[in-house]
Amino acid sequence: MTNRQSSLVEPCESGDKPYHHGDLRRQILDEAARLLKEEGEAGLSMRKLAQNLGVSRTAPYHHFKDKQALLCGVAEEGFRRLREVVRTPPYVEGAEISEAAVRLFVHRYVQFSIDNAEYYELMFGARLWKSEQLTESLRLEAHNAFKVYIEQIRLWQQSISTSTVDALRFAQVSWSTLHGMSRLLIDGIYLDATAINVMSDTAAKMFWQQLYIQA
Amino acid sequence: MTNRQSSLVEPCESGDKPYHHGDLRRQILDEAARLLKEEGEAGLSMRKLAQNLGVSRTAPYHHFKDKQALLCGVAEEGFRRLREVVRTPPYVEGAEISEAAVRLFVHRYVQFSIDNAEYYELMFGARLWKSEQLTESLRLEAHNAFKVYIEQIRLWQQSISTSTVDALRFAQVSWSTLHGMSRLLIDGIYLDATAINVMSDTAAKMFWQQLYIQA
DNA sequence: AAGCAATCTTGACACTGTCCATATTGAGCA
DNA sequence: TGCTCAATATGGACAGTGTCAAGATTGCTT
Repeated sequence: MTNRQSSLVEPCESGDKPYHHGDLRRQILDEAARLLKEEGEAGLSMRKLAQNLGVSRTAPYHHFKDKQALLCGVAEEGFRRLREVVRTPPYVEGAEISEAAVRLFVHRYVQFSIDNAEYYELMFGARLWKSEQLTESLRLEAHNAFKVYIEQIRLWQQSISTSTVDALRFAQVSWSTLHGMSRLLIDGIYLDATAINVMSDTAAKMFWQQLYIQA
Repeated sequence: MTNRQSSLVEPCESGDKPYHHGDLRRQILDEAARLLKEEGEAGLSMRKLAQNLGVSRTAPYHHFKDKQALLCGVAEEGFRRLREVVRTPPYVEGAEISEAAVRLFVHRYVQFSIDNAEYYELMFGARLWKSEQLTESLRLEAHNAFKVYIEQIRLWQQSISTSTVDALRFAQVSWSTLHGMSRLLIDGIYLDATAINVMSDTAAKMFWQQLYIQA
């Protein structure tokens, strides 16, 4: 029942149970991601989540309409992170894209999916996308991420004056390759972690050659 | 309470509740796949499954140790089907592989994943592969499927005398592409069904050119 | 100070996977 | 034929789940 002022000081001091908690939504998102990472999808329940945060079972429902909505929130954050990875290539405007740059790009994407597997699975899982209950903000964030990806490919393609590849189609297929590799790895089908680099390099070389191919 | 003889007649006559049912395991697998297809993963529960088949909730547990084991059984069947698709290319032994053959192969794979989405999701989902409870028979069936795939690629590569591609690496990456396209489609991220053919063709052309590339 | 909206809590309900003891059955052996 | 035994099916029970409805608490605004 101890009560403390909170508007001025940082509300996140830990200790006794506070009044209104103040920072829940944020902590829910983080704890959800943590649970997903540690125990997998089966280990994430609304009740356990609430208990771990020291609030009642239904408290989270004032910040997320649904479990679904919560997962959408987590995925949304994943897309924001991914966008930064995709958008920050070592690509100098005007200069011709190099094979090394493509290789680095591939490595970054795959590495992101591994480092953020909890997020990645949600971001591109049927759980959310086949549910007809996608948060509008998530749909926006996802659409945006793909737009950034296409824009990136278009820059590559335009930097090579002789390239005849259709940028959109190439974007779709190359993304499929990246996505496929990532899923096979994080879903536990490709266990050989040392194969990651070899596969990434092979994929990068394929992309690179594809960009130069003439019709 | 009506009771009937059963040893001589076909036990699967429908009508009143029979003695020992006799054909359960098979029907469980089918009904599970049906439920997955109609209502998605969330719509499949052991209890509903049993109820739909007219048996008690725990009856399925005499044929599958677990829900997990049941899903493994379904996935296993999926792998058997996939193997047939992969193994039956229009490829004439000895003749050089044609671009059209590659294209057809890609189409077949993607089409399989769409037509058997319920199976595909299980076959390559984290649900099973990250669970440490994979049925041994499933692990075998899966391993076999990938072996058949590699063998196929190797045939292609050997049919082109000038090809310098590393067959194993190319198999890994091309499979990633196929898997990525399939997942993006069946998970509902690529909604545009008309894009399937275009993407498949683009991927096929990429594979084809890759097979011919010189180091 | 009063009121209101946001936030949190408790209780309840239907549903889930799965263990247990029990009942039914079919097949193999005397 | 009759008896036994393992395979199969059943209902009860338990802990766990998502989520709704009603009530309590709190902080902000007027």
